[in-house]
Amino acid sequence: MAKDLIPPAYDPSVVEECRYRFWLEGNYFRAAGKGRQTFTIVIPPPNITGSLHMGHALDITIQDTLIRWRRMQGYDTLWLPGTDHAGIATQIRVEEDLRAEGLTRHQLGRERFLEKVWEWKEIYHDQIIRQLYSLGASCDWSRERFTMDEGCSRAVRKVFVDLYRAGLIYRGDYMINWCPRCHTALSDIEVEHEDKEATLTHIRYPLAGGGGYIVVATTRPESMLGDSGVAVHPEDQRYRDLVGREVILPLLNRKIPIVADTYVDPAFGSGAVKVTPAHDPNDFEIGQRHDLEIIPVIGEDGKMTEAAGPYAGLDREICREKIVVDLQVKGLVDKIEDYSHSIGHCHRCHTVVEPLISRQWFVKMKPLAEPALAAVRNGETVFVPPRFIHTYENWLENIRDWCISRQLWWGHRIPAWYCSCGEIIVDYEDPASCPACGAGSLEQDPDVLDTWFSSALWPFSTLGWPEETADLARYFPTDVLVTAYDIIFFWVARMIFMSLHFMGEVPFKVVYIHGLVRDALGRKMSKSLGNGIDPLEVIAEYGADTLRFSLLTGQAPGNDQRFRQENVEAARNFANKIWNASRFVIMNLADESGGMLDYIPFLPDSLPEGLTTEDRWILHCYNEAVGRVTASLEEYELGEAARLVYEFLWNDFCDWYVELSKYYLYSEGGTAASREDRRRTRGVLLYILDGVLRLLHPFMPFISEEIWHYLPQRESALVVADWPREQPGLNFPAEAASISLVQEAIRAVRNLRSQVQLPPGRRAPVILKPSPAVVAALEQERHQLSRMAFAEPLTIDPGSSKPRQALVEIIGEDLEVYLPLAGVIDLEAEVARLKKELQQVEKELRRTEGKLRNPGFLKKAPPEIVAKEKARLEERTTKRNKLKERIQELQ
RNA sequence: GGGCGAAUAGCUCAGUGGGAGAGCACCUGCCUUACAAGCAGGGGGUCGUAGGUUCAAAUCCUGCUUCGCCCA
Repeated sequence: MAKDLIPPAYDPSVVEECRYRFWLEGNYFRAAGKGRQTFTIVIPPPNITGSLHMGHALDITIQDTLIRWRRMQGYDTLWLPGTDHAGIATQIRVEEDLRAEGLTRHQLGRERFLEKVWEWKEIYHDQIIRQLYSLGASCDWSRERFTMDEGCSRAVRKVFVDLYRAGLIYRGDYMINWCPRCHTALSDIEVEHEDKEATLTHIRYPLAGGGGYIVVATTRPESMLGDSGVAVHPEDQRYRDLVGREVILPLLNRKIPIVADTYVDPAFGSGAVKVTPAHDPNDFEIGQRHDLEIIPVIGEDGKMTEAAGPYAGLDREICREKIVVDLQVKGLVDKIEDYSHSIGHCHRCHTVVEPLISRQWFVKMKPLAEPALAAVRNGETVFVPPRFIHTYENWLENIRDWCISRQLWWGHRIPAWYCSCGEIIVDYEDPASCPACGAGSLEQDPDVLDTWFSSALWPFSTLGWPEETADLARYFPTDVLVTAYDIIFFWVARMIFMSLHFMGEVPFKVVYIHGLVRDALGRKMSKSLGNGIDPLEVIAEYGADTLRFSLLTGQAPGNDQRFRQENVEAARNFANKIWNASRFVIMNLADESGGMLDYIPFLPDSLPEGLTTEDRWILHCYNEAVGRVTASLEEYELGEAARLVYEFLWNDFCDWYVELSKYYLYSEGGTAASREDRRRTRGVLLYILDGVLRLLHPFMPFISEEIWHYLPQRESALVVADWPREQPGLNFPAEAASISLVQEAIRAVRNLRSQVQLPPGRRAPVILKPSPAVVAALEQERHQLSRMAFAEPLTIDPGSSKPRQALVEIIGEDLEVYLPLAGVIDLEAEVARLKKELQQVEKELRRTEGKLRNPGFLKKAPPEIVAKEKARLEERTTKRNKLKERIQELQ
């Protein structure tokens, strides 16, 4: 039996695993490395810290959809997969594991610790790859990379040395962001600012030599211990005479100068600010300008240093409270007021960061940022949607040098060696001895590089750079980068400037930026809230196709979306619909023994004889869908493309064509004509199903591939089947208009029937009164009208008139539909219904009339719009008149 | 303080210059031989607000309100 060939319900859990293996075994994901035009995407490498979240699922789905679509179009596609070592994040996780065993990384030592991390990496890497399989990602696994593999590490080394030798990497003592918890420096963008309610403490600094005091305000009283000056605005009359004098720093009784600097805002607070060059980036700059002493009073552990005198060793928070008390005792606190300001937190562990002066490695950004700005402004890389260019520009225009050294163990070790003679050696190969003094005992910098330093090279390091490999020549620059907007600074911008500097061109032609996936309430999914939804759980319950489809249709380019159960269910229902529509087609292709009945293999360039109006109509709709889906994909409107497939498949194909086809499929009789009807209908059904599966494949790869293999005479695999093209030979506008009218007529009858609650299946007489222009079209579809509207007898006659007892529906100017129902009509209700409709028509009519009375409209609007409006006027006038007549007849 | 986004049906969201859409929810009737995860029919919105541009504005411009994000 045919029914045994195709299970009655779609079970994704069985199908998906098999199909993925089928694709892998068929080597379908592998880039050809030769021939046709290339289409390349490098994956944003997921961190090996854990598992993929819903944001990854969206990101992967978008990439896979693009890749599968281009692959079907015949491109030599390469989707290059890989993972990221994620320095801080991974190290934190492994250290947490160690702590559970009562160990620290220092107890273990660098080498043993790194072994542990590599073990961790293997475990989580495998988990992530399995998740990518589950999502259906069609990556070329033969080219998989890791940011710390040999090749990527070589690229990192070369970039570091080259930039160092070009003077674009330097080492020095500057203000950096220090995370006392992670014990490392951070770059500016790894600091998240959050508004906090705090207090502003106004402190009196007595003038040296007497004569009162200056009041300064601070949110961090403990930092006063490191003050080396007080600054005022040079034009501030209040302090003019004090510039050049000194104040006595309370508690420590140090004399510090009063300087004039335009950075000071005279309108803020007292107009005077304390200057702590060691612990505030702005103060640091003021200090530089006025040659103020740098006195670090807070250490890397967040505790006060020796320089803090009596406060040494105190935690910074505790010290703050103590300082305030001590100042109050001395009567030096002017006032304390509530104040809201933003405080920097570590992006990874959320500890409050400490601005510190520290010796670190930096990338000089200005020379790199400028070409990166120009490339995007010139359109060498296009942002989709374009509004994100502003974000990118804004950042690069105001960029500061990039602190790239991290006090971690997990990462690319900085290739710098120090000799006791003071020489610094930075080289492509590990040095054996000091080139300056010949000493053999060199010490390598203990620190590693910012993870994003290696990520910035990803689009070319993964293709083999610095070697001149065939892949690099063929697949670089890549075509699209798909990522979320929160990573534009971290990654997109850095890849662009690194690529411009080392490859001489942009790394990708398009950046497709999507939004975040939030929870059903619109909150960001996070571990701390516990509101994250595991994509694997959704896949286990509903299937990957369903998850993919709901993610794609839920998104508009660049916008956040909420992940809602209802949307997943809608997608699941769609999958089920596809499955069952396919079952219908396939069951009708099969004979009792499961073999295939004959059907007309359908070739659009040589259409078979005898296609019905229905056939031509569905071909027309399909062809239009092909064009629109393709156009949407080209515009990166993936959600729109997916919705178009949904609409065509469900509304046009299932709701109408499949129903219409039953007339031919189920027609009795063994005549040559009826056999031919069945053959022809099977041919069209199969052609459309085949085509729609192709359109569906990039979005729902598993179910489409699975069904495709039930179709007769299908070789190879859908994953590499040709993407359909729009064909002028499949345009049938006249047939489309005919079926459209038939649909309206059927809907009208059904509507009238439901007014009087006629149960479906119960036949009732129907009278159609068409205009002469459409008689033939309706006559031709008499059989379908009759079947779909349960119309018996069905009268189609331009000369007919409405029976006294009948419901009426007026369709445009070409058709009136009567449902004669002696005795069962509620006259009052019918009049009310028609009156409501009349009101509606009159409202529309007034609008149309208004437009056509407007000379400006007639003169300036395009002629086709005016013509449309005129046709509308006619149609509505006719309809109004008819409605009025019918209402009158009833009263 | 600067930048960006959102505001459309009860809910979640599409829709970018020419007749307001989808899914879910709701109401009515149906287990009709692909599918009740379904079928058929239906109700429901002066597209946040005030101006402006235009023959024509949900759509473009400006101000405002509310919410969110990024940067300083």
